[in-house]
Amino acid sequence: MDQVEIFKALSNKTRLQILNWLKEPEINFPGQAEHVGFEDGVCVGQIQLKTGLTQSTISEYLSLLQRAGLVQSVRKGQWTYYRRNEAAFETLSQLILTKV
Amino acid sequence: MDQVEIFKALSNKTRLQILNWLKEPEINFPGQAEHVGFEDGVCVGQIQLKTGLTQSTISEYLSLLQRAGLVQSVRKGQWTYYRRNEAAFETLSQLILTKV
DNA sequence: TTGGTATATCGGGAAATTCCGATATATATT
DNA sequence: AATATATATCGGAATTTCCCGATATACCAA
Repeated sequence: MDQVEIFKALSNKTRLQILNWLKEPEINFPGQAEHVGFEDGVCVGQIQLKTGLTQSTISEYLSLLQRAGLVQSVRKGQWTYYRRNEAAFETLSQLILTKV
Repeated sequence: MDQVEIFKALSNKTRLQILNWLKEPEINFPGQAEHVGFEDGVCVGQIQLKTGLTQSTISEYLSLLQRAGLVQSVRKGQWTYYRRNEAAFETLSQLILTKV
């Protein structure tokens, strides 16, 4: 867990926004087809739509968040679903109190 | 308290190092004259010496950390002493659990 | 006032980040 | 196979960050 990489990942308004939206996917991404559910998270396209930035940008932001360990992803068919890694935030919260 | 600014401030190895050193000034800055004490923190020159970077860089890093609210400073004579703002870290730790 | 020391600010080159459009890849459908 | 859709990757312009040397400012001492 590279502290600097984590803080860099969090140093962007759009990425913070995405992380926050992913706390309540059913509320923030009502557009995601009902039959899909939110167990695996939200697909890239839904997130992209909501940010208004381009698909390539959001795809890169999401994989950056994943490299930092803040989200996890699953590929299902042509979709990739991203969800928060809550454990990482708890670890980070503690890390700030003990190691920063 | 601007989240992005705080995370940017933490997105640098040297600045994280400085914050960590400031947790135990007496251990990490034995060079600071005894009669001065550490109540107000550590002066810029001591921090600069320990990092090996230039004076201007460290002066800027410290004021950046201060703008982010992570440290506080006092000017005493020709010296400026910097110390951690522990409350900011506690707030940040909580903020990660609730707002990120 | 003159000179010395500590810190802050300025200007800038190199590297990293932001975000884009174009293109490639993966999967599903027909 | 051909087509369509979702995502990933590539190349790059604009901006920001990193860190420097030079210079300015603040304070102290003689």
